[in-house]
Order: sequence, then C-alpha cells, then structure tokens
Amino acid sequence: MYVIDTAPLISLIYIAHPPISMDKQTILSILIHLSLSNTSLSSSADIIPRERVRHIKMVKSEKKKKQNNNGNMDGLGVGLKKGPWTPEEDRKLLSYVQQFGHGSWRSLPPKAGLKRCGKSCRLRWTNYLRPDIKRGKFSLEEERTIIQLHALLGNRWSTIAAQLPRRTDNEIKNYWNSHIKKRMTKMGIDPMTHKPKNGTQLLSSNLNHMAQWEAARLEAEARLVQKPNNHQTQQPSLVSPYIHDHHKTPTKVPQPYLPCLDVLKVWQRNLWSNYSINNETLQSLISNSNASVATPAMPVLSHVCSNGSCDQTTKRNDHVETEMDPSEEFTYDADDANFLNDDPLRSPDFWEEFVDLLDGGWKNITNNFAIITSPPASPVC
DNA sequence: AATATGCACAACCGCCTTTTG
DNA sequence: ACAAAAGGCGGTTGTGCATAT
Repeated sequence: MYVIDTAPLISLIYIAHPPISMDKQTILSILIHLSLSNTSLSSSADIIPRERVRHIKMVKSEKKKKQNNNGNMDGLGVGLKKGPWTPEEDRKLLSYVQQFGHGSWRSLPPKAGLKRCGKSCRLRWTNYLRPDIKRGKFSLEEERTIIQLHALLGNRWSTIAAQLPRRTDNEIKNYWNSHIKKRMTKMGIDPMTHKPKNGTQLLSSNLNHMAQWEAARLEAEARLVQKPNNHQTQQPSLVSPYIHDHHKTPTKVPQPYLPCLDVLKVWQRNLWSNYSINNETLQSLISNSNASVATPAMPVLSHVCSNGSCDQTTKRNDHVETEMDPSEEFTYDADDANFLNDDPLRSPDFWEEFVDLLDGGWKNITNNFAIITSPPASPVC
C-alpha cells in the first residue's frame, strides 16, 4: 500500500462533489476505497454509493441484534452488579491488576472477587483507577489543544486524548460537553463546525476553504480506518501512556502510530505557527481566565511526530511541555458578564484573516502532505 | 427547611473494529 | 476464510452535590 498524493485526489473529489454539497460518507468511502485498493480514481464508478454503505451496515447490525437476542449480550450476565463502584471494589480491582495485570477482562472479575462484567472493570480501570491518570482542572494548554484538535478531528475523543498525556477520552469528552461546548455556543460559535453561526456572509464565500479542511480531515479518517497491520515498521507513537505503565499486561501491545498526525503536524507547522494574532483570539475562546496565564506560542503537537520521536522543527519558542503543576491551574467564570465583550471572534477582520491563513496553510499542506507521509519508494501504509 | 434546578462526571449501552481460534 | 470473542469508541444516562428559589 502506498500513500496517495492527496492534492490531485482532493481535486478529483471536488470535481465529483461540489464543496457545498459535499457528502462526508461518500468522500470517506472514496478515500477508503482508494487506500485499500491502491488505485487511482478513474471514474465516478469508483464511488461507493452511500445507500450501499448504509445497507451493508444495516444488514450487519440486524445480524448482530439477532445474535444478541440469543443471549450473547456483552457483559450482561445474571447477578452482575451495576452502578457506582464502591471503595472495596476499587481496592479489589486495583490490587488484582497491579499484581497480575488485567489479562482477559472478561475472565478478570471472578478472579478478582468482583461481581462485575469485564467491560465494567476495564472502564473503571482505564477511566479512574489507572495510576497515571491526571485529574483535576484542565490547564489552559490542554483546553486549547482540545479545541484545536476537535476542530480538525471532530468527536474523536480517543485520538484527542492520545495527545493529552494522562487524560482519558471520557474525561475530555465530558469536559467538552460540559464546558467548552457550552461556551462556544454562548459565543455564537457552532461547536461542531467551529464556525460562527451568524458569520454566513463571509463564510458563504469561503465554504470552499472549509470544505478543503474537511477533506483533509476525512483523509486523516481514512488513514485511521486502514491503519492496522502494515504499520509494524513504524515506531509506536504517543498513544495512551498507560501502555508504558509498569502495570501493563502481556496482552497490551504498542499501538501503531496514528497517521492523522501527519496532517496535524503539517497543519500545526503551516497554519497555527503563523497564528500569532489569532492565538489571542483562541485564548479568548478558551476562557476568560482571570488568572494571568502566560500564553506561549503554542506547539500543540510539538512533542508528536509520525514516527514517535520528537521533531524539533515543529516546535516554536523552544517551549517544552511539562507536567501540570497544581499551582498552574486557573479558574474562570464562564458566566461572567464581561465574558462576551470584545470578542475578536465576532470581528469580520478576524474571519478574513483566518481565511487568508487557511488559504496559505492549505497550499502548504497539499504541497507537503504527500512528502511527509510518503518517503520515496517506501511503502508506508 | 424543603424543593427545584443545574452541573460535573462516572458509568452504562450499543455499535464497530480487531483479535483469536 | 470465517465466526466468535474481546476490546475500543462515542453517545447518552444516572447519580450526587451545590446552588437557587
């Protein structure tokens, strides 16, 4: 499998699908199809009809339901406890995993003396008991990272979590839903598209740019979809840190690097590295912090490279990420009456500049993406 | 003081993907 | 190659606490 040069691919997609009516599922299907078959897009016949995809999914779903109705429901055994975990249960699970590793989660509960399903145990461990979890308020940097990654990846919480060391996807998801999403809505920004709800005038003329970004995102998704077996030559990347934990079990293996990071890296280098003015804007979005938090020009993914090493070229200002000190935590009052005052996001100038940056960033991405993801004569997928 | 409401977050559910036999 | 089991993910719900009425 070889990397596809994305620039012509995306051009082709644009021919087949005008940006405004671009259909995500269709584009994703195309990308997956192309990636899996290592072919180029030769005609519209290569496009997998959305209806067909839906039908296949529906058939599989119904088949699964039948299986489940035959008593194959995951983890819903008789007499198993549900609901909040007690300290005693936590102690048993923690003790067992630390001593023996989790092994097969399904077989763990009886061994550990727990009347829980394996799935419940796994979730309790990964979201709460794991010793390397960072709890407490999200730092400004973390919050900023979440917003940026969400803009690019959407609700891919696990992928986002992989870039926030010691944070769980569940925690990030909750934080998004209970904090950031509400704040964005309050500011008139659609949290799903990251676009101003009332900014139609400017945006309508620049939907093309947004669509291009969407295509880049879908490209990343497509790569995620087909990431698996053939990445063995790649070094493991920054995935959930618990795989490096000394409690890790024999069943846990290093995960392959996430190809989408290539996009992130280019995006980071070409767009956000130039984002000096809008960095402040973003800070405004992130919070109306009443603490004086220093705002370094921020290399969100400065510690991430596709090969798992640290790429100094992606850093700015030699900022070194460190673990959050509790004293660095900040507070803000989202209901502060002044919260929405002087909001740069509402300025037409901001959006014009933003679009210019997108334009420049996009050109660089289309130029560089294939280079970065595809070393000459090297099968990378 | 009692009740209602809002919030944060832990936990569950259903589906999908990956692994295993 | 296939089916079943296991693991993983994202959406949603439930629970407990704080605050408002």
